[in-house]
Amino acid sequence: MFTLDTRSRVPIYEQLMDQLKKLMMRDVMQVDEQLPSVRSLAQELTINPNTIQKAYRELEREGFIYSIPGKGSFVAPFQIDANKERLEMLKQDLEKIVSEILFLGGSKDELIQLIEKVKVAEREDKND
Amino acid sequence: MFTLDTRSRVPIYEQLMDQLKKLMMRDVMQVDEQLPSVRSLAQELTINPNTIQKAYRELEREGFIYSIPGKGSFVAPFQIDANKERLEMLKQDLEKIVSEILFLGGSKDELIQLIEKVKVAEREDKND
Amino acid sequence: MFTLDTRSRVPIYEQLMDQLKKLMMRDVMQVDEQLPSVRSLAQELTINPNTIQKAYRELEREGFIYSIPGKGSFVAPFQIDANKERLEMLKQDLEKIVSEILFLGGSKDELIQLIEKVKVAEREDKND
Amino acid sequence: MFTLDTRSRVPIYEQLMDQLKKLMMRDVMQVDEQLPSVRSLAQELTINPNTIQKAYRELEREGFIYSIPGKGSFVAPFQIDANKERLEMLKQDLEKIVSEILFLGGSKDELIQLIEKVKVAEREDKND
DNA sequence: GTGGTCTAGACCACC
DNA sequence: GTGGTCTAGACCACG
Repeated sequence: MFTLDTRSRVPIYEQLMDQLKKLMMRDVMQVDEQLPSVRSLAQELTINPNTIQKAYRELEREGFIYSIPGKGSFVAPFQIDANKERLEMLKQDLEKIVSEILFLGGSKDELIQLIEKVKVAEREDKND
Repeated sequence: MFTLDTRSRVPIYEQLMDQLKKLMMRDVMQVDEQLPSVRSLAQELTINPNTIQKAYRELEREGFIYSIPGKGSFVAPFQIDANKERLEMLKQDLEKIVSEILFLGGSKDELIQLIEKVKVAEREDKND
Repeated sequence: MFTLDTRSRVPIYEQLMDQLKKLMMRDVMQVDEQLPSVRSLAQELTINPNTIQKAYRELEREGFIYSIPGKGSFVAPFQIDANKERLEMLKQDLEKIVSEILFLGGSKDELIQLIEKVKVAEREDKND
Repeated sequence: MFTLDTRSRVPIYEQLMDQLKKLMMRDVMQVDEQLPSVRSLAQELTINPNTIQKAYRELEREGFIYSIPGKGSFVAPFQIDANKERLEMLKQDLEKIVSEILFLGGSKDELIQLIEKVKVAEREDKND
């Protein structure tokens, strides 16, 4: 279900975050759906529960999931307010990467096609 | 000449790399032009020479510069082969970021405009 | 009658305590009035009876209600002695929060207005 | 230097956060001053380095300090924007506590005096 | 020497 | 059963 490379310099918890984000972005996991428990996922992936917990904690900080002690972790509804700051950061990263791609021989058309191709789930805007 | 923020979480060697890349991408530094020596730059920026050396080493690994032992480091000519691998990596990063931006409420039009806006120096393929 | 958010990080028993306190503080529930039974409230709110019981137990410990085995739980009369300890604790919490608000840019006037605005039921000291 | 009660139900990392906040709020520790290193503080207090790290991580999340890998942790300059959300939360907490204090026999005058008494360091507003 | 990541365990509060 | 806290270690990247 998840592909982790323990030899990569990308921290395991980040790899896990990326893959969980993908599941949510592609609507494989939907709002309020429960994520695997910290312990069960740790056992399944044979990594330490603390590492899972770190991934979940960070996903919660970024507004992707919410955790309730004693109940579990769940996909969070869309909260546009919480995302503004992060959106700005991501756009800056994007610009840096685009610059480098163009410099290394990539074309703008190619990048625009890449963007058009991307599909993500659409979420209702719930502000509570 | 360079602006380094020692309070940033971004490693100093990475900040230096980014700024050197910018100079090359905007044609402020041109092919075969010599970069400042490790020692002089270290003194000017009052940072550890090892940090400069790490930045240069990484830039060389990414194909941006080449070093001649005993002579110095120089801006590398465009080498399409050396860039293929890195280009692929960058495109993957791009896709990840684009997905997240769209998921967090950004629009494709917005991103395409951002791409259109980016300007980089154009380089001939080994012909100058 | 009660609004419980099972998605909140605040434990359910604590949410229940807060709302019962409010009812007592606003005189909606008056001294010696009987609270709903553990079982009926659990059924009405579709939550675990143990959770209700924990809320009642804590309210009793804090001096807000008293329980008579076999008869039920009731709003406690004002007992200045039982409250001294808790009052001190609350004042300490208050000071901590006020300090942080001021440090983060809040003004004293703003806080004083907030205090003036608060309304609670007034209780005689054991005289009704 | 720090007083920790390992038997308290308040987590150690929170006790530590509170005391560090106090030092910063009373200007005992000033902007950009370095905090004790994770390891040294862990040794001094004979608690686990991870617990210190958790306290520092949370203080960073709340905007009180910033940490630079390889260099240390430092008192953060004032950033009014990052605090708005937290300020609202704190005011809600304040209102709840004030209500309870008044209900338990405290007077508004008493609380206003308590507020007037509080002293915190004033910080310049630096938005970068 | 610094903070950050990770493991292999333990105990607690909540439901 | 769940997530959260905490300990006692190890290893890595940075400067």
